[in-house]
Formats: sequence, C-alpha cells, structure tokens
Amino acid sequence: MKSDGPCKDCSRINEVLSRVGDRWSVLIVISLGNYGTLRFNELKRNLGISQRMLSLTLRELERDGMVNREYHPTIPPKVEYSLTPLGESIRGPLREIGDWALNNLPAIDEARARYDAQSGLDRESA
Amino acid sequence: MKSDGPCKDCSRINEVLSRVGDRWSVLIVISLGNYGTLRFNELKRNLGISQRMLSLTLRELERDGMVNREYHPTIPPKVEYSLTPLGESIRGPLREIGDWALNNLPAIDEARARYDAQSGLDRESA
DNA sequence: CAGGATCCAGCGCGATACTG
DNA sequence: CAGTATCGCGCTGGATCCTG
Repeated sequence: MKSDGPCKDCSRINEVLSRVGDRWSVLIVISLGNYGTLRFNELKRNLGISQRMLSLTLRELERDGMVNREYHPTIPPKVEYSLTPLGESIRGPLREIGDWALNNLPAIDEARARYDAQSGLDRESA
Repeated sequence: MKSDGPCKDCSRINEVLSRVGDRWSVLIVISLGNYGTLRFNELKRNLGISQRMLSLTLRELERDGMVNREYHPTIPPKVEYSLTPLGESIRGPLREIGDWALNNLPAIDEARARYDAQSGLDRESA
C-alpha cells in the first residue's frame, strides 16, 4: 500500500506530482505566471473553476509557498494573488511539459486512432 | 463546466496533464525508462500498484503510443513492456519536474511548516 | 467581492475472485 | 504469468446557500 518498493524517490516524485499534476494547481500557476497578479474572481472566470476548488487550491498553493496572497481590507474586499519566487521557479519545468504536450498531442491522437481502429482485434495473431 | 474561457491552450495542456500528471502513468514511464523492459508483474512489484490500475494504465499508455507491448504466447505467457520513442521523448520534461521536486521539496516543507505554525491566525492584522 | 459550510453525485482505485 | 470482471468505499469536486 505504501511499499514503493525499490523506488524510493518515487514517493517524493509522487508527492510533487500530486500537486504539480493537479489540473487546477497547474492552471493557476500558469495564469498567475502570465498575468502577474489576479484577483479571486478573475481567476475564477479565467479558468472556469468552481469557487470551492479555487479557494481550496489557492490555499494549498499559498501553504506550499507557491503563491502570495495579498489581502486588502477595503469595501468591497480585494485579494490579489501572485506567484512567489518558488512559484516562478516551477514555470520552466511546467512549460517544458506544456511544450512537449503541444508538440506531441498530434502524435498521441494518431496513435490512439490507430489503436482504436484495430481495437485490439488480433493481439497475438499478427 | 467546459468554458476554459480565454485560455484555449489550457484545455490541451489539461489533457496532457491528466495523463502526465497521473501518478501511475508517470511512475510506469519512469520505471520503463530506467529498466528498459519490464514484465507485468515486475512493474506491479516495483511500483506497488494494483494489477487493475496497472492493466488500465498500461493499456492507456499503449493506446497513446507511449509504451510498446510485446506479447510472447509461451506457457506461461510473458508480456514485455518498454517505452516507444514517444515515451522516451517525455522522459526529459518529466525529469525536469522530478529534479525541481527534489530540489524544492525542502522549501515547500518549510513553507508549510511556517504556514501551519501561524495556522491562519492574524490573516489581516499584521 | 472573497470565501466558508454543506450536500451530494460520480469515479478513482484498491481488494477479491476467476480465466486462459 | 498476465490479465478480466465485479463490488464497494472514499475522496474529488461541482452546485448551492450564507456571511463579512
């Protein structure tokens, strides 16, 4: 159940991936990276995320030191989110994946089409 | 719901992340990358994955053209999995993330400790 | 406007049992 | 050994309502 066996790093990598791989975390980081600073509802609208998930994810990201939360006690309240240096630092690796994705999605789609076409008929015959 | 709003690439990036971000997909790719070729139960043991998830994930990865499946109709049967060129090509970006993780996990843990310490007491005062 | 609280549906995923 | 089929629970995450 937790026996990542011989692959010790796996657990740590896993840890990070459960954050980095989380669609909302990634999208938020990307958005904040592009826009610099965004307010709660701006993020909400931009990403089409429910405010529950936005709230939860932002708190997690803040907790992890990835985003800054600036609270302005005005009326109405105004909260601005932006990336911390740590948050900035992950943009590179993230972009790598993004680029790979954009470059290889066609290949993937193609592979899928091929796979689906013969839909597992003669797997062993050949 | 589906309104990724202005962020058109987001949906595609999301697509890839739901695969790349999937813990099992990643671990399988990493394992196959390290060992070259592995059999079903070898992967199962190495990763501590249930055979259900392993089966499902492998099929997805095969469908996406990321892994090769070589079936040997011997008795007992023997199936060998390995990375395709496409699968190989994602190892780089993946390693980027992994490296980032290993380098920054301490910073994250630290940030968390700090966050948890003041556990959201004076959020606006200070 | 920013977000907490609640409720609830869906499916992710593990455990188990069976097959070729 | 390499899977498939089934069941069941827990967590994810959206919808909704409410507050400061």
